[in-house]
Order: sequence, then structure tokens, then C-alpha cells
Amino acid sequence: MPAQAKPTSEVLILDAAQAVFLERGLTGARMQEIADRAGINKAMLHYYFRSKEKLFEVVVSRAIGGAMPQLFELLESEADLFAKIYQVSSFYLDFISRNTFLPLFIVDGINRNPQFFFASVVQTNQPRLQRFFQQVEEAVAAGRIRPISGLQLLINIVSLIVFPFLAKPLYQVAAGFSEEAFAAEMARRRAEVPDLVINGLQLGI
Amino acid sequence: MPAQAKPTSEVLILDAAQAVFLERGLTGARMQEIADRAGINKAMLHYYFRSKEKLFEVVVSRAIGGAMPQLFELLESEADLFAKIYQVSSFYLDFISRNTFLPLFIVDGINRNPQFFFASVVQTNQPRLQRFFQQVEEAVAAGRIRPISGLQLLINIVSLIVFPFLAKPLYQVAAGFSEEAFAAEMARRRAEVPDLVINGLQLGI
DNA sequence: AAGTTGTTTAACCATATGGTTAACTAATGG
DNA sequence: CCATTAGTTAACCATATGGTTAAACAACTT
Repeated sequence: MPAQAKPTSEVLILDAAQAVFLERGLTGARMQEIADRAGINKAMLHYYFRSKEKLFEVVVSRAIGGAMPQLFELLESEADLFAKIYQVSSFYLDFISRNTFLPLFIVDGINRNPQFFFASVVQTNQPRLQRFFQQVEEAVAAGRIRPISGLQLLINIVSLIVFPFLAKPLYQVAAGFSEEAFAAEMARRRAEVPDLVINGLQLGI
Repeated sequence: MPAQAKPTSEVLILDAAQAVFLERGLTGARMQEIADRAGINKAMLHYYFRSKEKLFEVVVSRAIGGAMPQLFELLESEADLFAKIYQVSSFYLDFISRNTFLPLFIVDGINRNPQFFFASVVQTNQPRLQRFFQQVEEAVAAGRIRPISGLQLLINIVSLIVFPFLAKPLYQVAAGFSEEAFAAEMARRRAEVPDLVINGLQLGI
């Protein structure tokens, strides 16, 4: 393989900024700390990204950018509902496992600046999950699953996947989980979540 | 009833601080804004609470304080496992509905300062959920529910209850929910969550 | 080699911020 | 009624912070 190209200042800054914004939040993050961690003069941050807010926006977009469209695509695919639940859970859990910082990042941002974050997450006229919701309605109407709204179902899935990552420090402090133990527990959830969701969709006992 | 006693400065400060800490986070919150919103001189904040951090600690303890012990009590009670799931879901959802700001508050705090928040949430030698975990193990062993660890089950419940409140702004911005519509949706979850969890505990299809 | 452009740096600046001080007023109680 | 304490205030302080500037440097063009 070719020698790793030295990362550009821009990338150094973005990586450092992402780490610092995660640890401290938007207001808690210090431009100086970002600069230090990137090994770069503070003025460079402004040279490349004008202001703290702009830098933050770029960091957010870069972090979220890739995965959301894929997720929406999965949800709107032609696949069977149950298969879809497995696919989405798997993909989502994988993605977050590779970016454990994202959930806090997003939840915090969403709550402090809903419209901006919404625009970042659900980029330009994303499909409206028409098909997924319709699919749920049909399954209910056909008596294949118990009555539930598509929204509730989606929220259930997302909750079960995302929340544990928000509670990660609790796993560590309260239950004494190491980094690896936590990862293993999350891996276990790759089966647990769709099992629970699908099992929970069966018609009443 | 007696005329509402004028709230003391201390309470005025705590209420204002709670609101501001919620909106801006620990670092984003400004002592001046807290003072203004409490209608009180800034020096008073330090008079009553020495420092920003101390004030924050008191706010957190006050907000979390009451409910956690009750929750633990429910989890460790003698009740049947399924009944317990209903009780916990109901109580927890009620409590959070009355304090919709708490989840973000805690999740954010937990991630930025795990040990302090853990100490606040799980006050002095709280029971270790021995009984609840054992109860789950027994139910699994007896073949009354599918195999699952007590921790996973607990996490499932908490996830389903708490996460939607973290995503509240998304309900509003993305799905156009009003404050009332959101409350109604959460009310619906009081049945949805235990139904899903319990249904999802049944032995495989 | 001299211009030209993009990149990097140290030194600054204006302002915001958490915290302190010293003086003043309202209670309390002996 | 006076003294001691609790409560409250405006003015102040040291520092941190986001952001700017002017000059130096590097790389490329001609």
C-alpha cells in the first residue's frame, strides 16, 4: 500500500474538532483546545472555517452525512417488513458502534438547535418514509402483526438501538463494563433488538 | 388555601438555574442569565451556592433526587415480573412526562461527568437490583420467558421509555407534533412499552 | 529571480465570564 | 433600642475566549 499521505490541516482540524465538540459540547469546546489537539495554530481554524459555528456545522454534516441516506434507503426498500427490521437494526447498530460518540452529539444538538440539526440529519427532501409506514399499516390490516403505528414501531427500533450508547458511561461506571465488554454487549444487541421488536409484533398471546 | 408564600431567593435561583442549565447545558449556561431570570442579583448566586458547579450539583440532585429511590423500590419489590414491568413503565413514564427536560439533562451529564452523575442518580448504596435480576433468571430457567439477561431487559425498558423524550424536538420539527400531540403520543406509550416488552419476552414463535 | 498565491504564525483586541468586595438594608433578638 | 446576623446590591477584577491582523513562509508560475 502507498505511504499514508500526511493529513491536510483541514482534516487535522476536523478530526480534532469532532473529538473536542463531543467531549465538551458546542459551548464547552474551546477553539484553543481544538487547535492544540490538531497541532495547529488557532488562527488556522478561522482561516479554514471562519467561525466556531461554521466549524461545528461542517463537523456535524461530515459525521452524520454518510449514514442517513443509506438508512432511509433501507427503510424505503422493497424488502419484507421483518427482513427490513433486521437490516435496519444491523446497519444502524454497526454504524453507531463505529461512531459511539454520534448519539450524544445528535441528541444534544437536536435539543439545542432543532431546525439546524434536522436539516443536517434529514438532508434535502429525503423521502418521507411513505412506503415503510404503509407497509406497517398493511401488515396490521392483514392481521399479520398486532395494531401499531409505523411511527411507534420506528421509535421503538431507534430507541432500542440508540439509547444504550447514550447510557454507555453508566454501563462502565455502574456495571463496571470495560470498553470491550460494552462493545460485546452491543454486539449481542444486534440479535436482541430485532428479536424483541419482531417478537413483540406478534398478535397478542 | 393559604396565600402562596413568596418563593425564597434560593428557590427562585434553583428554578431559574434548572431552566437555564437545561437550555444551554452546564458550560453554555451563564450565571448572569440565571440571575436575570430569577430576578436577582448575580452575587446572590454565589452567596447561596458558592460556585457555578456547586449550583449545578444542587440542581441535579434536586431534580433527580426524588424519583430514583422509588424506581429502585419498584424494581426490587415482591411483585410478579410482568406486573413489575407494567408498574415500572407506568411510573417512569409518568415521572419523565412531568419532567421532560430530565433525560437530556442526565444523559448529557452522565456523558460529561460519569462518576459525579452516577453518585447523584444512584445515591448512597442503592440496592443492586439483585432481586430483579434473579427474578429474570428464574423466569428464564423455568421456561416462562425466552432467554435474556436482566440487564438487557432493563435496558430495553429504559430505552423505550426514555429515548422518545430525547427525540422530542424531532417529533416536533420532523413530524410536526404540537406539545399536546407529543404528550398524547407519550401517553399512548404507557401501554405500548410494557406490551412490547412483555410480548417480546414470550418464547419464540 | 521575481511575482503570486495559498498557508502559517505570534501578537493583539474587545468582550464576556465566573467570581469577589465593600457597602447598604432588612430582620432578629436580647 | 441597639447590635448582630442574614440578605442584597453595584461596582470591580482577573482571566478566558472568539476572533483579527500583519507579517512571514512555502510553493508554484513565468
